[in-house]
Amino acid sequence: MIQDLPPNTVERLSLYRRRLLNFPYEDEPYIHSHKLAHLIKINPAHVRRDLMLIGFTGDVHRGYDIKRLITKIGESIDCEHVQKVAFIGIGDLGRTVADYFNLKTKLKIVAIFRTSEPPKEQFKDVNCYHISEMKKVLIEEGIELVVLAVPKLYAKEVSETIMETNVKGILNFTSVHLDVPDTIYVEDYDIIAKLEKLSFFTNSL
Amino acid sequence: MIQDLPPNTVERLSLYRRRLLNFPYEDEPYIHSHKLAHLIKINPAHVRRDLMLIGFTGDVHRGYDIKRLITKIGESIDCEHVQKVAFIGIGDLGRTVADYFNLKTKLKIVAIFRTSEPPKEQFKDVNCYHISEMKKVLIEEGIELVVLAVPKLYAKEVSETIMETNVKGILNFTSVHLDVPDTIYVEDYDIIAKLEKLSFFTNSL
DNA sequence: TAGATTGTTAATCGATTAACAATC
DNA sequence: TAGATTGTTAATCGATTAACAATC
Repeated sequence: MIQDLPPNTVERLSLYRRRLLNFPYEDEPYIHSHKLAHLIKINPAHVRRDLMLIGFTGDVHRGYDIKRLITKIGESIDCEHVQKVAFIGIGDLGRTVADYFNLKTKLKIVAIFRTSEPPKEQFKDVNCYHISEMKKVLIEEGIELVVLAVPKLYAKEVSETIMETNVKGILNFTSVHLDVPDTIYVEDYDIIAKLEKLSFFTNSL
Repeated sequence: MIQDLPPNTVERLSLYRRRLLNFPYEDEPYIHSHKLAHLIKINPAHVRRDLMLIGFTGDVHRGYDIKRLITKIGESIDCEHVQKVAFIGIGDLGRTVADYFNLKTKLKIVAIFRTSEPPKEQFKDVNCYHISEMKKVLIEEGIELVVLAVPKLYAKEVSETIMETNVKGILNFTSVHLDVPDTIYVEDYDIIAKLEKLSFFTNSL
């Protein structure tokens, strides 16, 4: 991993890699900055600058070697060991991303927790538990990252339980402010704020 | 609505309002910039600047009148009519935000679509449909905003169907790039990119 | 009054884009 | 070669934070 990458660059590197993994690079092994830029709708200069930051160089004529770039991005942003991930009460959203996980990434979904209904298998290799088993499973599996999207009512209690485990990062979809120590990295996503923003901009065109 | 508000300011205004609606303003009708800033973890100067942009003034001694501020934020970022919202295949995440909707906002959840399982009632006043009925319902209900979180497999087809309706804004949780015309406002959220970012920063502390 | 807060401008910070010499 | 692309610096743009006069 490279220290001191700007947060947005890390996000984009993740995007570059996912796009490239879906790219027919067996047939077309090189890609130019403007084409890669187009795939994620940014400026070509941006691509070149990001790749410069991870010290990846291309060929003036052919562009960037896709296979090598995929590897390089891995070396730049993946951590050394496999990190386990749990989805907590996120339902369909889990299924949305499941096809990518457990395949080409250092992240691995190992558990899904539900607040309602008797748990049932959703995808192969991923166990589904009732939320009451969360603490035990988080600890036993050594889960480090969680996606948290439980109803507001549960948020505080669940986040306090999370603090008693080895979880180091929370992607927080609840609109509740999580009062966790500095050692846990929280990335908030406020869906309502985004919807109201969406509402604003769809009405000002 | 006010034109030319920076996107981030719009998001923050939405956050201010939600925090204030949960604030005991019957007992404590005024709030200072530093307290409001603390509630959403930003700088007090930021609050004052945002409120300046919507032309809201406070009292040097007492701070900001909460009730008036809630109203003013509504005038600044809400559109004139009620906009309907559908959740498409988002499962629990819908329930997460449902308690706020249909209450204090100009946004109203009116439909939930599922790609799997026979539809069943999830919350009162919100109908749940199978995805095959989506187009019909979107049109009949005049739905303008959707939250899209279907499995990758469905994403292209569903987004093409959406284009045949009156939908003006899409909050896109699929990692698929939606090829929609300029008249539709798309806000992408890439959960995998966020997780990989989370992974990066939890490992570089 | 003294002290604290607002409103607003200026400074800082970070992220994006432009520009262009170097390269093949 | 001529033309196109890379790597990199500088310029621009936007968002955040600092600073402080005005106010009560």
